[in-house]
Amino acid sequence: MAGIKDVAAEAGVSVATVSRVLNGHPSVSADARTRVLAAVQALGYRPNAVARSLRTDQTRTLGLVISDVMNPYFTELARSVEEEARALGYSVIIGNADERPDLQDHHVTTLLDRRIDGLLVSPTDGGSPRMLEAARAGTPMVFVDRWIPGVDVPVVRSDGAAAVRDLVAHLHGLGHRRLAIIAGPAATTTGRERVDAFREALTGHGLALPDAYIGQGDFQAASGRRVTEGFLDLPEPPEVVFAADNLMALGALDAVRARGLRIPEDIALAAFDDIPWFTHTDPPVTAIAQPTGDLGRAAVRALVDRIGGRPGESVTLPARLVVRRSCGEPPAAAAPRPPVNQSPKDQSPVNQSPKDQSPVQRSTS
Amino acid sequence: MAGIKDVAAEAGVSVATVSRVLNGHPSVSADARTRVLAAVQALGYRPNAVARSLRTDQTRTLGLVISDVMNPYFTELARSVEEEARALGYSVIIGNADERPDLQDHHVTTLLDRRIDGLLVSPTDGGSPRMLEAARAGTPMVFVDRWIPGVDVPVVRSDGAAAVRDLVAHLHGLGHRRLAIIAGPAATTTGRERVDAFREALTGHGLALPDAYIGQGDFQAASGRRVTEGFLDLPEPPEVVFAADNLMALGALDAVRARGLRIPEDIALAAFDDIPWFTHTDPPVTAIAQPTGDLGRAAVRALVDRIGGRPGESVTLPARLVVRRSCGEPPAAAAPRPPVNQSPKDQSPVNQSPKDQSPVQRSTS
DNA sequence: CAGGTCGATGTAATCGATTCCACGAGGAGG
DNA sequence: CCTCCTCGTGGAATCGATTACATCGACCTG
Repeated sequence: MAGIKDVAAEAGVSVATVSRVLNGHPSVSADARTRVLAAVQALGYRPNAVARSLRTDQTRTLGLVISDVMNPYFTELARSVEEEARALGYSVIIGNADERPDLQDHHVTTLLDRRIDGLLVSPTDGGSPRMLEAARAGTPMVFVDRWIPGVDVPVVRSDGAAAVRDLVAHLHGLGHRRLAIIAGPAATTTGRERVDAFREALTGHGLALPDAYIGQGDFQAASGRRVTEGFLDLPEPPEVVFAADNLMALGALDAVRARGLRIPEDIALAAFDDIPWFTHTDPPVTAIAQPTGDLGRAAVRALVDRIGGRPGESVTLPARLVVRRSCGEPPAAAAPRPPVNQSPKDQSPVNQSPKDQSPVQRSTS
Repeated sequence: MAGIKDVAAEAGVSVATVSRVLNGHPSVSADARTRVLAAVQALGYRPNAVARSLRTDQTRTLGLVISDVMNPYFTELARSVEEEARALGYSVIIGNADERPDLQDHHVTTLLDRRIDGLLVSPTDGGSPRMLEAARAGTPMVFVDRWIPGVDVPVVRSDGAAAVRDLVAHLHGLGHRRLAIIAGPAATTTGRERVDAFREALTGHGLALPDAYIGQGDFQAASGRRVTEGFLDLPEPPEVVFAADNLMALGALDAVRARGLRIPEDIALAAFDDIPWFTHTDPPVTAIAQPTGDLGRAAVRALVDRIGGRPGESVTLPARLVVRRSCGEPPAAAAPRPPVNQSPKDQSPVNQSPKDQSPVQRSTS
């Protein structure tokens, strides 16, 4: 493969001049510039990014460590991160931690070894030692979605508390009183926050959240299934199951189906994280939607700010409730409707028709 | 950050010795080894992968350019590729082409600039010039899923022809005669092959595939919707719509729903590429499943073989039909059943219960 | 006991770029 | 006409590792 020396020889100049042309340095004669450019063309020369990185000490690469690629929420996040990064001239290396702390640590380590310019993390647990060390050492870093308390790193996330309140109001309005939750791992902020928000919202309606109605999941489908089975085995099963992420909701759907029960007649279901597929399940699932694309973009901008020596601000965006059919129909006209935004503009690639909500008619206004 | 020189100083040896210890070179005294290791520990030294790559001319990194990350099929492929690569000591950089040739070219270019050791591609179109050039120049490369005819590169893919024949037999057995297909882009091999396989299977049953029943899609949901609407507007609409990928099937689902029609009573639906969500749609969708994980692993092994100078063999794995409810129920007992394997072992993370096929009973045996 | 071999180690070249510094030519100003 | 900038350019140092080659004892063998 042709190197800068070959180009220099071909153009009849020194390597320094070639480098200057390629980097837009002002002090090069027009003549030299054209000769160099011609040589570059002729040889099909492309600068070696590895060598350049070694010298300049920057890779123009961002690392992104997410908890689970197979989760559509994270896939979309990864996609928006890559888009924004590309727009800013960065590449992204994605590490999939699969909710496993050891894998998370592995990826953080290799990314750091590769001298990425900055790290975007959605921590699986309390944080790998390597990561905390890097944060302390000043590696530009930003937490997305989840974060670790007590670590001085900007956090870009979405606040689901208000949406959870809307959801509980919606459920309460439908007459549901026994509400259960499939929680995420207590080691994650999102795992804890969603339970807390849920409990507080219930309290606001004079309802309690008994321990039996808090199932411990791990953000994976299988756990959603297991926990839901536990709920159904209870002497007094809940009327509603709220899954703290979309995968566990899927598991819950399975469990309910396996018992031959119907949703929402026999038991209602709601989920945190909205994904396109929830429109097509049987029945469509009521969910809390995060502004995923915005989160990804904001996170990249914050990180690039940090890389550039600027502060890098934390951002908290609101989530919103999207009502579908899985919790039951509003009792005719009345009932104080919560502020429901039905899928506003959202560049999700799949569907988005006005008829998304499908067959059912909703008394609008 | 500490460098190899710091370690050498701390251990009281030369950088050469440090390097030898770190690379497992035999000729180092036990004494020197322990001192170096201690120094590495003390300083928290990690070798700079950039510098190492420059010197050794290998990055231990694989590039993977896929057509669409938001497509669960490719997400799963990416996941299995990363797993196998990690097991073999490689990292993976994923480039999402989003079915856009310009993006594909962008990713191939940056990946090559970064001097990845090998490239895994699922080409979006006829192939970017940069890619073909790299292939000719001898960059280790392997095509996954899709490929480009006439380019001398191993291909790891799955052959759907047999499964498509099974599907058509299944549909024919259910009494369907007017079958339509939503095709993928003609620029992709998978786009063409699936139509061809479908046409041939129909011919085998004495059926024709009129042009009006071939809709041109682009592997994205919106196109599936558009094409399906076209089918429904036909004076004589098809009885079955077969989507050449899962996203277009989703679009088709939308279109059918939007008209207030029912599946499978009013129109049947089948898809290429099985994804966990198809179990939970209304109704569950009959699909052709590729052995995605095996494809990813085989592709990585073939690529690593090429990197190691070995030949790197092409692999073609069979796909299989998974019958669900979206095409209708078999007419009671009779009917020559095609060889249907209902989701055999498959390490898909989501569900996989024996009751997957849900409420409906299928006369087994 | 001389010569050869082998093991452990250090010195320095090298990978392919960027960039500091020195140098010469040409133009402006006194 | 001389001095002093400025501009364009090339030589060489540099980034942090790996590794070929040289060196130096110690040990083995005839």
